[in-house]
Amino acid sequence: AFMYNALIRGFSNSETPQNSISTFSLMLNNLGLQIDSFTLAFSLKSASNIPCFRTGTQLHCQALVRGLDTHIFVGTTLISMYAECGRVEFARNMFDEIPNPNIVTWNALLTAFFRRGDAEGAERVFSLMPAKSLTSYNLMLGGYAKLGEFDLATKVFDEMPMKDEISWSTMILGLAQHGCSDKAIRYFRRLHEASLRPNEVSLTGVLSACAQAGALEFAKILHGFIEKVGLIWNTPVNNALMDTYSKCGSVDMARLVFQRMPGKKSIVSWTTLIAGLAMQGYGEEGLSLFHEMEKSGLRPD
RNA sequence: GCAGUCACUAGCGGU
Repeated sequence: AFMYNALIRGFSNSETPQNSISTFSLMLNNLGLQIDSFTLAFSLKSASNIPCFRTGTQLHCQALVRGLDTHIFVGTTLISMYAECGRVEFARNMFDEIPNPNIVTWNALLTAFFRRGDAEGAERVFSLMPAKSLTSYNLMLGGYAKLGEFDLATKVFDEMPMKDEISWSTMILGLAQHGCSDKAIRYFRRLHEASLRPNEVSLTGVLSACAQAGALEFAKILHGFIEKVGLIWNTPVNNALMDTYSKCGSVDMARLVFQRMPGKKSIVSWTTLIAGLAMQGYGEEGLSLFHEMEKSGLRPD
């Protein structure tokens, strides 16, 4: 069972979480292996990642008959699963079933309220929490930022007892996604001045801000930084860099980044460059790149 | 008998 649990867990974070569910039913129906709390937690995570409410409910039943539904890990994953499947009421009822919720369980409930954009519900949960972790603050920050409530987000950011790289990248990304590119760049500078190392997510955020603002010079500085710290191996960062160069009108640099990408090119890498070429009037080159992509074995989405 | 799986938060492309 240990081995199968590892398999299910591996699939749950893959592109094809359905494989976890197949493995689960293989274990249960064909091999007659014992299902434990790990099996259920990992399988439920797959149900969230698909997401599939039906599968999630069936797994809930399997947990129920074994008395594992209120197991702290399984119960917490059930809350997340219902939230991901858009059933916040189910998530909430599940929370009430768990006898000794811990911080992670409370955080899962917070996430559930923000999933449907219910900031007031989340605030109630936050105020009821017997203890809060950094993740709890990051959740409030991210929830407000996603809703564009930057006064509230800034208040959380300024008042939280500590900050980690997630706090910073959440803020930068939230600002960038709401078109506040100047502020996003300002937070990125603050992060850098605080001698904290910007991570890959802050970089995609600030790059997207540069793309909006047409800040080509700053993008070049960021490019240098990315090479220096070795983030050139990170595909999403490279993709964001290409997109920024394209949108700033420097499709030559975008092409160069693409050609020199050391890491694996994803479907997004190709699409970003093709769109950039098309946008700048290099339609033919874009088309031939499209055919090259098909030859390389990737299928367009 | 013991140990081993560890649940909640942020990211890129017509979006």
